[in-house]
Amino acid sequence: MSDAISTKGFWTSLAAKNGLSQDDLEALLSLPVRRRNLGAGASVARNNSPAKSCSFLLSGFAYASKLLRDGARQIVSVHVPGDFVTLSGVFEAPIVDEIRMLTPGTVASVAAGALHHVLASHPAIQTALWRQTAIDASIFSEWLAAIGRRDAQSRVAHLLCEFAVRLRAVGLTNGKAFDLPMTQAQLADATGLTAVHVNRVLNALRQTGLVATDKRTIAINDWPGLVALADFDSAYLGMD
Amino acid sequence: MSDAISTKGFWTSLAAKNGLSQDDLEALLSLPVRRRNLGAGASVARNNSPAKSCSFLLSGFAYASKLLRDGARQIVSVHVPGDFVTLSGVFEAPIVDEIRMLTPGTVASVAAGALHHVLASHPAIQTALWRQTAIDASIFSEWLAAIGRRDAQSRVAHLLCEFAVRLRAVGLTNGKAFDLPMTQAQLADATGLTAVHVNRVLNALRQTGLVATDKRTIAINDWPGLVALADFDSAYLGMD
DNA sequence: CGGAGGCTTGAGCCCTTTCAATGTCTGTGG
DNA sequence: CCACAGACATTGAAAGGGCTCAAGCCTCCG
Repeated sequence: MSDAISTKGFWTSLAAKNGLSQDDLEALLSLPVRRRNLGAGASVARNNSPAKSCSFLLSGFAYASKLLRDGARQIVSVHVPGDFVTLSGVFEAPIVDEIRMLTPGTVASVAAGALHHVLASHPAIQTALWRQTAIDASIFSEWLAAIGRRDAQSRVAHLLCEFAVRLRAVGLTNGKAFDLPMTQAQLADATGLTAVHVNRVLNALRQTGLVATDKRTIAINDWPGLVALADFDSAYLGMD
Repeated sequence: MSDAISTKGFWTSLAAKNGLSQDDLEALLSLPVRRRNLGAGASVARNNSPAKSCSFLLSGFAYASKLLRDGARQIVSVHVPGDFVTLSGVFEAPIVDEIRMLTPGTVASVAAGALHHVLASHPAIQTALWRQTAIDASIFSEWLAAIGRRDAQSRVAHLLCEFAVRLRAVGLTNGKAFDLPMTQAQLADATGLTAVHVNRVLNALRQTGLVATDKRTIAINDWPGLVALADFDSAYLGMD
């Protein structure tokens, strides 16, 4: 797990991104954290145990999805190392049906009780978490526009653009290529398409010279072209 | 505007729903609020003026939408009286392209600065707002599943179910029927369909005896049937 | 009374799905 | 070292749900 970060690194980064004080940071660092190493496909949230907590990814990728009565699945978010996974889990039962690891990885969790205790005396920390939830909502609404109003090529291209930016932000790209550990069926569940059609779309993107793929590694050969096709503007990711 | 609520009523309701203390409530009531009466179609957010604020609907309906390069529109949320409209507007520039009134109504806003001042000393208030943002995110993700994985009838039925529940919660329904002041074109923009197809879907819902419509008034004649068609479960709305 | 926005309906097309089969890769066990 | 299984990727053919285009109608309002 060469790309793993530490709990301390996670909190430090959060503090830096939100301009938290040294006192705030120390409060975060003092929180009791439980680490778990999970395998690919493992469930991150324990549905039956109603213990509320807030968890984040130290390494590995995860996704959250909703299941429909007819068995269809919609992946509503994908989480990369350094992301919160269940942030609003502090409040109530998870709004999604399942949260699973895409790859092996490490999840850290803080019990809601301990967190609330810290938040009560550190408003700036709560603002930081609130802001993160707002960014999550922003990403949801961007996906909504993508799935509701873009065609298949545009949707897939948009997803690739988003991950290119997010992975670059956490240093998980060596210049041109990055790892997107999702099967085509999972990409389909994230874009509201079928696996067969995702395959054809990726084929088209390859033949147009926009991207190249090798296993689960994506190389973007024509960034401006992909951005244009996706109508992509990274503002909704709430970075810098 | 017989169904208008007051700013005081709004804060009191927020306090009640989140178990805020009397002290918290008084802090909310002391916030300087600007009220604006807007006509149908009026823009709620002033895109050019970067003044950050938090606003909510005292009366009337509004929607937030994203615009795509090709002119397509995706409505990502619809707001009913008593709802926050720009809650995450406290943080940065709005993530949506436009927020407009569906009907004439009154919008109240609190400047971000004044709000932050109160939040710094009232953690429970901030928690309440954060929780509301989490609910907004929950609704986004439910819409994501609807648009990504449900067929047209199911999507429209889902939207109708959601509004039936939300409007009942704020007392904007006289038993069986409620007002949904959206044109079919707007319903289409909210469900990721075309206006023509929404028309046909509504026709089908009428002919199946699930709903009856009169102008913009919707009467649900077969609630269990509509819920079944929509695969609807109101848990994601974060009520009770 | 005229115009504009919204609703309705029909016909044909097309993007995406469905169904089905084949190919590829990887790990496993004989 | 090969046979085998399972998961994933790929491809073709055909069907279909929703879209596009287009016309007609209704209703409200100035």
